[in-house]
Amino acid sequence: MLSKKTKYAFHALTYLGKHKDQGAILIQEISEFHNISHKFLENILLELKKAGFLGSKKGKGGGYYLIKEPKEIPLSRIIRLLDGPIALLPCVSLNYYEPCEECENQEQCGLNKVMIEVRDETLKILEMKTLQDILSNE
Amino acid sequence: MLSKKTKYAFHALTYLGKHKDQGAILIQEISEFHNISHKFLENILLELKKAGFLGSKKGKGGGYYLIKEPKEIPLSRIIRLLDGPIALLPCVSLNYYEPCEECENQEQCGLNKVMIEVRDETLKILEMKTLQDILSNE
DNA sequence: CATTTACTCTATATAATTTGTAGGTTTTAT
DNA sequence: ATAAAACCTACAAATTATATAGAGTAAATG
Repeated sequence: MLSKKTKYAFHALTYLGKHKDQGAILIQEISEFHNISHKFLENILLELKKAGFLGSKKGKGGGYYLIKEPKEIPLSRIIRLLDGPIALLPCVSLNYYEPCEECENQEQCGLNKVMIEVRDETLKILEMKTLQDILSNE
Repeated sequence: MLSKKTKYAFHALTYLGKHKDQGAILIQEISEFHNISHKFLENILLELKKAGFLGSKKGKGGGYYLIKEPKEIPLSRIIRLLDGPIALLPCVSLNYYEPCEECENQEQCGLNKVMIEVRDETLKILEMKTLQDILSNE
């Protein structure tokens, strides 16, 4: 399951995508619309900004806005940014690889090999689906 | 990512699958082989038994053994049993459905609709792959 | 039939992670 | 100048995951 952080990120991105041509949007507007704690959302939007998805304007009249095309934001990137690995095991993660503690030899671990296939299939769909798909469904 | 519980469950099932014709296997044998806490594994095996995957024998010469064919144990069932939902959102879970707190109307939520597609694609692979596939890779 | 073995069950303790909060700093428009 | 709003760091609270404890039950065996 997605963490709330990631779920909120998707809600915020969707909101910003829908109001793309209205300039900077207040955190508060999004947090009120989606019933998300203002401060919690603040942290999330900041992360999205640092990762290059959002731009912001400080001071009066400030706020956040999308700086990427919705179709250029696959679900996989948002999930990885906020939730971490998509793979089901650390030893098959592309972006967050770690060997499994309890495994002597990952080369001869049948679980490892199967989970690589699962990862690849999961990635197919998560890389294909983008913010645009979410927007199109609303 | 899978919890340790689920990962250990897969290791244990694999071990039991490999030693299918050796009768009851001690918890201890599995926990030592895979460096898993004996007591923790005990709980896991008990859950797997209650769910109908394993049989057990008490007393001297006792232990656990597989009572299902490895090809009849899809990854999805083990993950659901020990980790819960496979879906990325509660509102699209088939087995653990709950409405999202922050959503007024799930019918017009674009995220909901996309996540249904993601769930279906994920399930395809997790229902197709079974314990047999893990065993075949070792 | 007593003893040992090993699974069963429930409860609790510990650790880790997630979620949320606080409070000050910086920037900008007016 | 002042007010508004993002920025930043650190911490607090809540939840979940991991692990442990200990008494109970059933079976085998001599």
